[in-house]
Amino acid sequence: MVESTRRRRDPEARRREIVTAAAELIVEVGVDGVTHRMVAARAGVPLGATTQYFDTLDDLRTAALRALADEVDARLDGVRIALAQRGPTPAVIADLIAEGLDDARAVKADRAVVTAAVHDPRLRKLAHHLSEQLVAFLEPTYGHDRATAAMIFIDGVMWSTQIRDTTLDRAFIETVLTQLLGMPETDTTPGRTAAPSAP
Amino acid sequence: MVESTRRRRDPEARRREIVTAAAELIVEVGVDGVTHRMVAARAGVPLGATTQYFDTLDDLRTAALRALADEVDARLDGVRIALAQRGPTPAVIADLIAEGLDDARAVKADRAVVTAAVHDPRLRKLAHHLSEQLVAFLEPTYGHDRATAAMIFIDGVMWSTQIRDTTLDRAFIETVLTQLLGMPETDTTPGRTAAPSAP
Amino acid sequence: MVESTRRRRDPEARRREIVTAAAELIVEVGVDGVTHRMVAARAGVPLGATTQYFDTLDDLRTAALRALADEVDARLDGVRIALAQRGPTPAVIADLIAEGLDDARAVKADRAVVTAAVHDPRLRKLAHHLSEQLVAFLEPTYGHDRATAAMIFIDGVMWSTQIRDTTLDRAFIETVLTQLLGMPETDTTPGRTAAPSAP
Amino acid sequence: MVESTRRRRDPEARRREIVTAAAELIVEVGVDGVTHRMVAARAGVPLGATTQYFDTLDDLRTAALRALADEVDARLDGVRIALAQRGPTPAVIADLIAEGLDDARAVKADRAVVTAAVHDPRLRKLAHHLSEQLVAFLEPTYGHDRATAAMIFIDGVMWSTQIRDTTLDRAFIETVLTQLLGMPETDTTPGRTAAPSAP
DNA sequence: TATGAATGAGTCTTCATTCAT
DNA sequence: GATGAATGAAGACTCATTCAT
Repeated sequence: MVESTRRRRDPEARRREIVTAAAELIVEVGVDGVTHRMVAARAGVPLGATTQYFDTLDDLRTAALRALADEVDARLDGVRIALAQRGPTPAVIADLIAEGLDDARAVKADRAVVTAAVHDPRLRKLAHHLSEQLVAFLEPTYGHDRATAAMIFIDGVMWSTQIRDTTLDRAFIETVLTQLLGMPETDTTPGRTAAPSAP
Repeated sequence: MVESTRRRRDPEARRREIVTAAAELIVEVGVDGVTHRMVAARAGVPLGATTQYFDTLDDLRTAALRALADEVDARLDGVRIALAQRGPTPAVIADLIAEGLDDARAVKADRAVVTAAVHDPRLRKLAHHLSEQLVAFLEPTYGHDRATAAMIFIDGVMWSTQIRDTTLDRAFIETVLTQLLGMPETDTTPGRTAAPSAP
Repeated sequence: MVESTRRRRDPEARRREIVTAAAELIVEVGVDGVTHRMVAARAGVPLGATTQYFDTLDDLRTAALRALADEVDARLDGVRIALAQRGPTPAVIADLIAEGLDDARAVKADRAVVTAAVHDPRLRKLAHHLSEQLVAFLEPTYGHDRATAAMIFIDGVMWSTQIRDTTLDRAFIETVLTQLLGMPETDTTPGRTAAPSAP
Repeated sequence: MVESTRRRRDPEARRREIVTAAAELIVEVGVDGVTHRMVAARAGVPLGATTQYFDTLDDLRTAALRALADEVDARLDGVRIALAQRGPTPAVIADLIAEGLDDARAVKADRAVVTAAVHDPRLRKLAHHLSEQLVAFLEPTYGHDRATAAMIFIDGVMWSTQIRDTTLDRAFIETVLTQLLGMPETDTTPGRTAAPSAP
């Protein structure tokens, strides 16, 4: 009867809705732009709900950022699997990246975490984690330095996409990755640097 | 001493002070973090001064961002000159970048402009300009694609520095740049892409 | 007594209090004179309450003006009823007006709406409505033109009262209204103008 | 040589310019809307000039209102002369009023003074004066009461014009004035009331 | 004297947060 | 537990007024 006066009966779900709304908003207007009211409106929950589930706006923001990071994580996991299946060649990586770039939301989510980390040391770890994962995938095959170089370049690609209206060419990305990674080393010596051998 | 209640009488200087304070703050707390009050306090001027010189906080922010961009520009000009004098080799570039990275302030200024551009389309042009300048310096020697690849990598390096506590190794940077740019072509034919031609 | 720090919990009433306070102040200091702070003080509510109930000071002003207009409306309704009961003769009208003039508050409320309408086109309709109502009451008996003339004269009387310290004489008003309206036409032909027909 | 660095050399003229600009603005945006800055801009004088010639914004406003009143006065003087020349018949008065109503500026100036007087007792005298002048012109011919009635009606006409988009019909005005004033008494007995003589 | 920079009081408005219901 | 009213701190911005130059 009075059934729907009080809202749904699933705290977990509600919490999730709120976090999701906050995450969306962070991506759209930036971390500093988010307010309780905006989140409540977006999530379709009463204002009070946003403060009930999170002691502080900052807590909510952090949770949202974490959700964003999880999203990126999930995508990275997809990358990991694809690399395992199709082999970690520059061509495959370029494919995966190009795919990722096509999903504006993915790019924004990723960059949002990094941007937020700039002024909030507590988020650094989160941001690190993401980049390091990519390095971890490539390191066994290409060694630490080449993997790092690739990761940094890919980072740059993400920013470029975020700031510019145009998306970088898949072919271009593959070319560069090939230069950076070289051919997958058959007899990997995951040493510090896989120095370009002398002519 | 002679300092009466009423302050100085040098609009130009005052305006500069305010912009400088705002720029510092943007670097420290982010574009969205700055307030009139903070700027006034930092600049050592009364609150009213910040609104007298800039109709709008947004105007002030823009001016500050522009100042930051100018700073980067100046540094880039230094790079341009150095490249002209010492030659645009990966080693030289790596030197210059490593120098730049040592100046935390420079890195932050640069990144601040880019970050601000994420949510403010009007700043995009500014952010573009900076990256494109680097491309412009390298393009004649290495062709457009390689120059772009280097620029994107360097962008990634800047972010990496900004987010992490450690600075990337100069040697590493040189190595990667060498991979990306190849040897400077002796008889440069500044075509679209300077494919490594056969001897 | 039980009055804790946090105040009452009756939005409807609070809203009404705020509007009432604003209306009072408009009457006292004019539309442009009212501020959130004044309203809050007068209503005995915290500053924030005035902005919680009205998105904008302008909204608040409009609501207050509307309240004032409603007040006038109510009074006019009293006039309508009295005219119906006692007959719309100049003497009765003069009685009613003289009564109204005695209530300084009523005069001020009425004039406030008109004054506000001068610089705010959106309030014109409101101001019109009030005058037209009076015309509507008298028109069936006296025709449009005479009714309009009476209304305009009464408008003038209101202003005169508002500006001067003295109130106009009831007898004077009746005399003038008699001149303007003539005797109530026995065989009313509510045409455009009820010209005094020949005997 | 340095001639025009310092502006004109005619304090009187400048003062007049400022007052005129203020008067215009009062008419446009209301007394409370006027600011030093607006006046300076409108008058084309530096900000400092507005405070140099008038100790206080209120002084400036008062001067402007007085100027507005002088304007009305001048117009009234025209009326006086016309009435003397053409005779103070309802037809002539209606002519003059209709002319006045066509000049929106004149109506607004007149109403501005009255409106300002509502909340500023010091301006009451000014507002009175204007109405009383009209009464003074008509009184010798029609007696005090009829003259007053006409004045009040005309006041109502002014407001009606100010608030509405349409201007009242000249014929209507003449008809009403005829009702109010009756025929000019040949053997004027400027008694309290010029009672309508028997048919 | 004339100008416009300087200052701070005061305005509207937004929100995090608290808490009565 | 859930909701949204309540509050006040803080922010952007406007201006009258003062006063150095």
